[in-house]
Amino acid sequence: MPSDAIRAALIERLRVSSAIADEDISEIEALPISVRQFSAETAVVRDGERATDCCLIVEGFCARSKTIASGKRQILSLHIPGEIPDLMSLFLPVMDHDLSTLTPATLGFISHDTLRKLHRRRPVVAEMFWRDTLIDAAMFREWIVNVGLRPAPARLAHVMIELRERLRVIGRVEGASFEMPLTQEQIGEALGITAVHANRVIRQLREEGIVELHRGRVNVLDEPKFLQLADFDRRSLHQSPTL
Amino acid sequence: MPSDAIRAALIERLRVSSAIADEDISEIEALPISVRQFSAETAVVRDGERATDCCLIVEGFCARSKTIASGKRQILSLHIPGEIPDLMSLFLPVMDHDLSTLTPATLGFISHDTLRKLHRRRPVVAEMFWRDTLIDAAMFREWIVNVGLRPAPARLAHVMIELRERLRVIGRVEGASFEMPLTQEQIGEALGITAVHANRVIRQLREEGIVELHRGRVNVLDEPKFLQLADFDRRSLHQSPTL
DNA sequence: GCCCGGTTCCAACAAAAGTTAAGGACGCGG
DNA sequence: CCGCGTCCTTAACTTTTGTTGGAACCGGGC
Repeated sequence: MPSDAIRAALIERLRVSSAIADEDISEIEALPISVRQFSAETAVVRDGERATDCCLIVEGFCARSKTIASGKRQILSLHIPGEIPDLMSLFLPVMDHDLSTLTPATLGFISHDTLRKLHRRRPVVAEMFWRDTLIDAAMFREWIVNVGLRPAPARLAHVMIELRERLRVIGRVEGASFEMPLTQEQIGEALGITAVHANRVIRQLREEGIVELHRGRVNVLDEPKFLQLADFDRRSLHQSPTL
Repeated sequence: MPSDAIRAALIERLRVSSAIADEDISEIEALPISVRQFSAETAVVRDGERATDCCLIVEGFCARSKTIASGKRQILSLHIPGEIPDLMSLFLPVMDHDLSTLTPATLGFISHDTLRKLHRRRPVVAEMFWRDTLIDAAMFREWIVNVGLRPAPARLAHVMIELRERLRVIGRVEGASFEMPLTQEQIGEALGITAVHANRVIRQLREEGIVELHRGRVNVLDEPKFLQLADFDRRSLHQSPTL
């Protein structure tokens, strides 16, 4: 894979959320990145570990999660190519959650040292990455609301639309359909419900002709109903530098 | 109120979570802060507004929350003296949630401009504040887990202990008792349950002799049971510079 | 082609949480 | 000291979600 293809999605995404100068782009293009392949369902960094690198998703899907004493797992966020899901480890190096792949994935690792040096050289880039971690936090706020006060069908629709709108930025939505490679077990973990209930909810949305989910792919049947059910606020994605 | 008293809690808290040099402390002590009084239950910044200052809590309790279309409200976090709950507005100036007081409060406002200039002058301070916003995000992750997969009694115990351990740092825990000035309605909004159910849960914990809650004050009756129920992991508070 | 493991799907029952409604305690202002 | 409003409290009932257990499906490896 050519070097710029590795960085393409990242830069595309940063452009969408921050105003960014050409010189800063060249700095990012010059960043040394070491690329590794991961298979599906593999831990990248674990809760409690001390991270020394940040991880750029080049290809594939990842998720962050926490496991509590009872053994139950909560998925905190889903991640797609161009994102750096553990940027927070730069200044909070001991992980308080797991980062793992959902699908086979290509990941690029950038060392904390490199990033810190870049920040000292270019404060504007630091602010851009800072902003990126703040958007990450904003999505957690949204996730709290989703899990805390929406009924299960709305939760599912909301996570689907959030994912879709992020996939759209990197050109991965095909008409009414897009990828969401989670098992029903994992969907339950994301929504704070059991896998059985996740199955009920998926069936219900299918029977109501709103959306169907088959083999890790979402197919929207009735967009207006879908949007209304999800109660989605586009602002929460912070996909605009002016906000 | 003398100027250093305003900054005391902030510096105390920063010391706990980051290693911090004396020169940087003097910079923070020199920060121009304009102080204002707020009564209880008042909005400080609203969802959708553009912030131009960050807000330091000098005295009193605050909460951040989001309200969805159906009118239901989710509390995202509780805040105590020494914290800057809207630090995120520095690089995400359009608020995506509300910040409001729970009790009468004294708040100090620091302009974004001032903070940005300080950051350019002292990158280490910038990194310290960045770290602060990352800890904020870490607490959101913990909140997701709480709301997503713990049963209601454990949720309540968990929020209580999280609050207590933060109050402890600023010397506000008296033996087995500490302040938690929320109505049962607000407790419900924090836990993602109804006020009626919040009442049921509070009663249950009282009847089991674990903890009682009366007029905004928590009184722990059985500490071991309380800790076990809450399933609390001290690491999530990030109260150590080495982590 | 066929077995095997993981998913998906489903039904019956149990538990947790939401809803509605109403009385009681308490603090504040007249 | 009384009246009013807010919060707390409780009960009865409904709905949502969890639990258990099992059958059908599907893809990959032998």
